[in-house]
Amino acid sequence: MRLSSAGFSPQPPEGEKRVLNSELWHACAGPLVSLPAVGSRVVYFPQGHSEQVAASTNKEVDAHIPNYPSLPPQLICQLHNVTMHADIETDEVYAQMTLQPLNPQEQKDAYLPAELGTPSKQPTNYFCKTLTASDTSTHGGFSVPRRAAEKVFPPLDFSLQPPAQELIARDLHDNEWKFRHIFRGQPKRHLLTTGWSVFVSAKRLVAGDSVLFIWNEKNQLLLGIRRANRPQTVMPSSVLSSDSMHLGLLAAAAHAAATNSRFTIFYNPRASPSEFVIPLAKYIKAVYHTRVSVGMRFRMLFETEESSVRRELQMGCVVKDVKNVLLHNIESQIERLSVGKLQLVSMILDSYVSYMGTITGISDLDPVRWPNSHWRSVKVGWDESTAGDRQPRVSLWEIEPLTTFPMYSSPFPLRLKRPWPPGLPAFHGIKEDDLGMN
Amino acid sequence: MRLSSAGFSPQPPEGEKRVLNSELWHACAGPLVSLPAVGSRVVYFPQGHSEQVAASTNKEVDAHIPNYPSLPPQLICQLHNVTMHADIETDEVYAQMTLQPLNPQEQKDAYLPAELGTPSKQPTNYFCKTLTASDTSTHGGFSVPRRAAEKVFPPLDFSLQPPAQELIARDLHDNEWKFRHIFRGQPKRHLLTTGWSVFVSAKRLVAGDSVLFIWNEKNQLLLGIRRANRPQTVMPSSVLSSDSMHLGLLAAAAHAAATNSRFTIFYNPRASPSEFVIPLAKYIKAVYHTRVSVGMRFRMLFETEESSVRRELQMGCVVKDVKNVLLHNIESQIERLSVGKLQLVSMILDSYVSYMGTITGISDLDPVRWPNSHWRSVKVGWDESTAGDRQPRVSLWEIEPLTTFPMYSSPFPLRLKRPWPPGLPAFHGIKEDDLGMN
DNA sequence: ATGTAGGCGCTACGCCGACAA
DNA sequence: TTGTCGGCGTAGCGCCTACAT
Repeated sequence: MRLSSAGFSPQPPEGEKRVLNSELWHACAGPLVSLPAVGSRVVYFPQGHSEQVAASTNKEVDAHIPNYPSLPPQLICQLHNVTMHADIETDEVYAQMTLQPLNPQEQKDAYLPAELGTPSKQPTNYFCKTLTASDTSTHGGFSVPRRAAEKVFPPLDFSLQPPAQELIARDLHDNEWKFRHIFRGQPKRHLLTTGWSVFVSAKRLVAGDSVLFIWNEKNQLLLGIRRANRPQTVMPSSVLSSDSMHLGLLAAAAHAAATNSRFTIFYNPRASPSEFVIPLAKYIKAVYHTRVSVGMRFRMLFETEESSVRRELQMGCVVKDVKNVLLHNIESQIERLSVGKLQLVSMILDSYVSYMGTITGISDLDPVRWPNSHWRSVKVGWDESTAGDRQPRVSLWEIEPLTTFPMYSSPFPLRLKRPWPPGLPAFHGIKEDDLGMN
Repeated sequence: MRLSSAGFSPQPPEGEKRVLNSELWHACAGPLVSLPAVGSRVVYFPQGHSEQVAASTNKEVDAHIPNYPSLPPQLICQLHNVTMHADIETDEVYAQMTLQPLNPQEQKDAYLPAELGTPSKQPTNYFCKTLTASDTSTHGGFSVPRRAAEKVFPPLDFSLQPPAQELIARDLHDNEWKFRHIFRGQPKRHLLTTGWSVFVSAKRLVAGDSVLFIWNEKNQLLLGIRRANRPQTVMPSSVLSSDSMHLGLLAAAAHAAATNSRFTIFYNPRASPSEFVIPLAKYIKAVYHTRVSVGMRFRMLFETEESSVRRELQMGCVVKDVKNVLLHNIESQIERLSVGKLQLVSMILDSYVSYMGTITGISDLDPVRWPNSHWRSVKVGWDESTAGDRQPRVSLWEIEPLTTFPMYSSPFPLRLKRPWPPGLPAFHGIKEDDLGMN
């Protein structure tokens, strides 16, 4: 066979009983992705679910798809179950969630208490590198960033010349991959050589994709991939029309809503434009406890692509932001690692970038099909001209208004020791009443 | 990059406006697959459609999927449009059909006239070979069966030593592939060498898969693949649950039936256990004009897998059969080619095998969800013990009862010159009132 | 007639520093 | 610190025939 399967021990795919490591899943999903806690109450948006299908099939929802008047634009649900999976073909991570719409009485109750969810397990001791052309070329191996190798790879025996060892890493499907890890060259550097190229070709990695290494609790090295945002990764839909898919999720939600019975959805964070299962508390806070109006300034988090970040930094017009989950990350990492706060904060900051914009309108995204929906009800204009491909509409819970004053002061006095770059808006305090979201 | 793309000229996938060659599509779909004629009336079976999803997602339809009482088990439809496609990733062929349920009055009319469909264009001048281990190994090229090369490849210039030429073939996506075609060795043979291996690796072909070459009307060489029946080709459904998919097709059909509006379905002949869009005439004939009863013997066509055929032939218990469309094939080929009838018939026969069995019962497959459905209403027992994986239930239009006498004599007196193998049931006449069905 | 294997030339895979950036 | 390149040794790709079935 052409594609060598050396180092690849096939697993029975049917079973899939093995539970995917949660931290590996989150690492592959990306830093901004969070899953609501099992047992908590969430809000489900058929529109957002539909957008995931549209983005995957690369086809907009057709006009002749019937309306579901009985299906409200948002469904308050009990989240019964969440399981993490990875696509057999692509290693894309996705989550399966079992939702149960609340009955009318429960829905009323839902607005009363502030629900405390548990923050999702964000990985702590891992590293993620975006592959360069050299990394994916057949000419050589993989250049390991120095700090990453020292942080997550087992220490080398430096009495050897050159120092080297065999690394065994398990991917999302529990297949083993073996790599030769060597420390050589002038100046000295960490490299993965033998075994690397078969991995690259088997996973069909290209420059721009990312790989990440992480330890599990059983002291095993895990290995995940995060593919670059392809222009469009067309899903093979040779078996069901995209229209039927749209209808399918609507019908499933409508039936569940009508009977208050459970239904199942798949959330693919890399394929979906936005999260469409939101913690109830986050939704309530954004919709009922935050005042927004046209003309208001806001900011919103995005995942980093190195290139754009550097460019923006040079232009001096990007605000880095720390919020919500990051606090959890920082605290836990500071406890575990003996690294300086500032260094750690800057490490984490490197994964995010926030863009600023102005609210230009508040209206229904689809007044016919989904009147009075909060999904993408906010029309926005982005500051950067480079943000041409950003969504012109966002949902309230995705943005952070800037003109409202912080209601509480931060419990975690984050102060940068170096001066705040001139021309940037001042950091405003981090709210502590985040209600446990994320 | 690891996978060389030499000989691969990328096409814009978004457009997909180019129309797929019909004969190539049918060649890839296999000899038993036929598409109803555009404009004709057909019967659509939600159950069969559901089976296609189940087979693709490798997941049975869940019990908690709601019923669609308003959706009958079969829908008589006008077939407005049929387009042929091929999966970008796998080259799997599939068809997109636009159906419109007939209103009640039209439904009644439908049972009156016998509708004459046009037989689908089955390829005539082509060849198909199942790849051997040598064909797919990196050690060498592709061994072209002699008759195939002489029939479909351009004639070689035998003044050259050795005779050789460059073949250019276009795949289902109109990508060009170049192969060196050479006639050498002792004894002499046709081989594809340079260019073959990149094709094998790009298409990820393995031993057991088939390739086929065919000419289009513009005198271009076309190239398709037919993958072996993998144990299960799990569809990447990281974006929509199989439950939602089942619901989706039901909802689409129910909505279309309720409003007599058009809907769209995908038919993937290699993934679907059975055809679920049947020419109306074929349905009517099988259901209303054929008497079947428990204990009756029947036979049914299947596609050939060489190995099983050889084994069965040795056991002397297989009946090869010619029926319906085959007549069309034979006649057109005899006109075009100057090959003897017997030779041609035996060539075509090699693509089919029919298994025999006994009807053991007639009942609803799913009495709760789909009462009074003709879908797989016939419970059968197969003669061969090797047919353990065959469906225990079939539909009336899939089988050919043997105890009924032929209603008409054959217009095409097919007589084998060699004696009919002893122990085999006698050939019965071929019916001419096939109403254009395939 | 055609699947497989041995022989063997040569491409390109992949391991190594040397350089910048 | 790390991306890319020139260098090179060699595994294995791929073209040929021989042989068996």
